[in-house]
Amino acid sequence: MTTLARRTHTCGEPRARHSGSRVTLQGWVDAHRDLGGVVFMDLRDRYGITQVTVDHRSPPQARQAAAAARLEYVMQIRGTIIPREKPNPDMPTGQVEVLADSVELLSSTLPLPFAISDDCNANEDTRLRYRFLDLRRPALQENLLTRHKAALTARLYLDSQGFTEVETPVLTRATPEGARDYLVPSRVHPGSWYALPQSPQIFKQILMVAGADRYFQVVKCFRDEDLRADRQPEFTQIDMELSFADRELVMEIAQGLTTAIWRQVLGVEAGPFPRLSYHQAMSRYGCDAPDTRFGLEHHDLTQLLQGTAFRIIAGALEQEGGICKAFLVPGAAGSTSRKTLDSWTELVRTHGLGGLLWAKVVQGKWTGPLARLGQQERSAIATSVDATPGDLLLLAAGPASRVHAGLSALRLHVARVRELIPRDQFSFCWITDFPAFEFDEGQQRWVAVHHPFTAPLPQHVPLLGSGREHEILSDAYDLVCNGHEIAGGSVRIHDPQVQSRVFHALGLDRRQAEEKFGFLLEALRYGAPPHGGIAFGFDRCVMLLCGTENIRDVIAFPKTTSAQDLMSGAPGTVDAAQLAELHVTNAASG
RNA sequence: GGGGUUGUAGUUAAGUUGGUGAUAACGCCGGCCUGUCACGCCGGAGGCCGCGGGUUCGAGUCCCGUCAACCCCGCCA
Repeated sequence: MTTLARRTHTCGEPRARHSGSRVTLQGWVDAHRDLGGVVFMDLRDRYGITQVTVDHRSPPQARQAAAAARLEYVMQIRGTIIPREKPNPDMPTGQVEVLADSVELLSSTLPLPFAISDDCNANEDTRLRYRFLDLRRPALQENLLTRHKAALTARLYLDSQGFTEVETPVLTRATPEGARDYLVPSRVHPGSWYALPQSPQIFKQILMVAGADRYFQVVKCFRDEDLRADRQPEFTQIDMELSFADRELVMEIAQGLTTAIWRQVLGVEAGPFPRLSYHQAMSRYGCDAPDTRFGLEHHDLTQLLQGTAFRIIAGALEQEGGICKAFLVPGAAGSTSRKTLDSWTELVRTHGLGGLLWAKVVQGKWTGPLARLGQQERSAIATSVDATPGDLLLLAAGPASRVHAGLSALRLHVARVRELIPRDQFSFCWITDFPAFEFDEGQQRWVAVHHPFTAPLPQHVPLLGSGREHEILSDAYDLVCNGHEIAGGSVRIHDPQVQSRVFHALGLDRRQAEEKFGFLLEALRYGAPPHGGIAFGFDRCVMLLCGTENIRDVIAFPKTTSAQDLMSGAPGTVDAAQLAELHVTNAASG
């Protein structure tokens, strides 16, 4: 029977200076090389790997146990650290090895479904099914550690700035607007439901009314929407709210937090944090979360091409809200094949554009579809986008939203395939002054772009109810890094009158507003301090810090794109009795 | 809800215009091996070719449907 000993060192610790020390190590067998008379075992824990040697100097029992060991068995080794006959410069512990005098099996394993190795490329569903094995891989261990360091730094920084971490309810009530809610039936109140929070928005505002002054929380949020590479149904925010704060103060704190995290986790100085208005971002990049690590900026050619004889463009511009924009890929004329251009056309089509127009700028003339433009138009465009021979011009015309969506996706794609994106660089920017409302064609009403508690810019408050809602800008701000929105926030409405007018603009009458948000409206009537806040998408921040494009790499137990946990089997069925107790019947057939 | 990619041994992959026995590497099992670090050598076991239909004398291969994972659009205040 093996007796569990206390380890003296981790598997990452042994160095030449430990030579001669008696040690006890515990860990997983990472490699097993049985040469007959000598067995080498690499023992791994999350701190590193140390080579264990078992040969004629070891007692028979140890030699037997070492020979019987297999990959991923859990072993307890006692022995002496000695310098290696042949050091391995590729291992941090490679100067030494442990000459074992005791080799004990703590736990064996079933045959492994895949190799525990960073270059293992087993299918993701297999790895998610056996997440406990996948997480043993050093790369994922490292990601969890990075996540921990980032969260710890956030707590320490925010504490140093006078913030208090306050927990808000997970069982709360459904609110209209926003994402689909995850619902939890009430046992005690038949027919009533809790909702899991999409964010602690209302509670943190009420905490401001309650005098918390500076609140933060590392908090799970839940949204029942379809998933993406950077989206999970439950995700974590670093959520914060400040009383007596204007946007400058919130942005200052957010920059301070970002700087602290990047410095502490990566040793990198974050910043600068330039600012772009939403309008500027759309006009230069076609999206509100631009990757500013590279150029390929968009140019608006709508005015320039008014009245063009080029039928496709003229047709697009005649439509209400039709625009024409283009960007230049320097030096790409010669190296971009027709096939590539066809694939780029397909890409913009997925964003609703009819197609992509292009021209290769060669000495003195253009080739490609846009060569049919008039001479004057060509030279005006060339001047506008600063085209020089050898460049490739990519142009789209159509409804503004589609042109922006298509060309911003294309800008990113072209930058990737042409390797224009610098590695290991973080490019931050603030996007400010978002439109407060957008018209939802489906619902035939205005909806909040941010959320309904976002303050309009003070000078735009009078426009509420004027029929000019589309002109209202909000006092909101997003922090963007490398094309990812990593934080978003706003100054909030603290005047119940203004809040009521916003609800009215959103088509919620007094009764509906009171029913859905009455508790916030009521709180605002009892001495609400001016306040504002911001929430960081923590998982996305950690993705950036870890250098991964996949949110599942930074979450210990993530879900698939169909919101299943392949390890636990969630979601699962429940007993009829359990449903009955909750006053719920199952409408799903089969 | 829509589009795309993928699915063959425990794992990763090969498998040609449909044509004899479904192949390799790693892992697993057995044997040998005293300085390996991707140890090496010899031998062995292991298959619902995702699932269901169809075409065909014959399907891993062609067609239809379906399921799952991933990526994208819609959606995500």
